[in-house]
Amino acid sequence: MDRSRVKLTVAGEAGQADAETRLTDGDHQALRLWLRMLACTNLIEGAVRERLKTEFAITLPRFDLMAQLQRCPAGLSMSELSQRLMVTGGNVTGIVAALEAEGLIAREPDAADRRVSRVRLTEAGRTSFERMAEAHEDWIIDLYAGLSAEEQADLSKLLGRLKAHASNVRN
Amino acid sequence: MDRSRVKLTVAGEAGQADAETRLTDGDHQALRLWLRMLACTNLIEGAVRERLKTEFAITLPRFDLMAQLQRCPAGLSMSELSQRLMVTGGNVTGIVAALEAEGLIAREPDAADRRVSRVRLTEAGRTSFERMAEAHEDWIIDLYAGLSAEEQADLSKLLGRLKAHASNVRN
DNA sequence: ATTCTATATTTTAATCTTAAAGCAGTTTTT
DNA sequence: AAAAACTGCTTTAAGATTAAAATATAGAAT
Repeated sequence: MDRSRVKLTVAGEAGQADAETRLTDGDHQALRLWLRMLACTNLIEGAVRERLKTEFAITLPRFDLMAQLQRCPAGLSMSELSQRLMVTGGNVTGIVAALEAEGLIAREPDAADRRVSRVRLTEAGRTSFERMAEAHEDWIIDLYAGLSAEEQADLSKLLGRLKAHASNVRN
Repeated sequence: MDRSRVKLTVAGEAGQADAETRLTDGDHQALRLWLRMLACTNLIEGAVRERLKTEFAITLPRFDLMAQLQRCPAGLSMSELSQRLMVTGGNVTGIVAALEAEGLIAREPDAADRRVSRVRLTEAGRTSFERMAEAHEDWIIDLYAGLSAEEQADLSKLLGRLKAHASNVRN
């Protein structure tokens, strides 16, 4: 039993366990696929988190929030950030507070609606983000360089179909 | 600018934003692919978390830990759990404490090495896990049902290649 | 035997995350 | 206008997660 795990562990030079470790021979194809997909995503996301931390001393959630702001020089409200980042409002409150304390973003009250905070990158934030974004894109390109452009297109198409279907199942 | 986001938002009936929302027309293929992959994974993982919570009142980390124990009736040490789940030891300490408090797992001191705790499923834990695992596998099968068996095999192959490459880049 | 080194586990501080409750301000109903 | 309903945001409690420090035990070297 559990031969798959042993085989995988021995196969890779690194011998690093991952989500696929959970597999058993009797498991369904879709379950195996899901665990492999999860392992891939965690691998890449972990690499990105680690490099953001060591090279730029920033976390992924803060980077993601800055990425949204960069696209909207006019600024975004807390609600808009919450929607775009797919996280709850309370979460945005915390991350915005941290980035504000670091001087990377600034908030100002909205003129029309006193409930609303308008958030935008500071000059320091914009400069900082541009450097990080460039490095970030390079990391992703390198991480995906094991697949040809055509394979990447195939993968994208399959994931697009998967996403379309899974979105409907959810409801 | 940011046409991709608008197009996607309008296209889906749900109009739900996701990681792909971050895209800009100028972004590299690999970056687009990465964000799509992240969106897919988050979609499926979110669905699983939600159903585990509503139908079984359990969290995904606890479910994952129980899954490891089910494969090893003899039990696992904290370190072994830490390696197999790919998380730090401190994390395992917390999850094990919670599951033990719920009576789903039990710990006993190792006879040979007094530093080691041996963790295993209780009878209640095993019964409970078996029900959950069956439902879990069905959810995954449904979520991936948008892809044919052949497409699933293609996707698995591409992800395998991606994983093999990305594992090496990491170092 | 004693000292040094390594391993197993827990604790602590920090960050992220959510759901739910609460507050403040806006809009709609009556 | 007053009441009701809604919206934007923050706070709180709970959980997950990591890295680093602290403990306890085991094994190795002298």
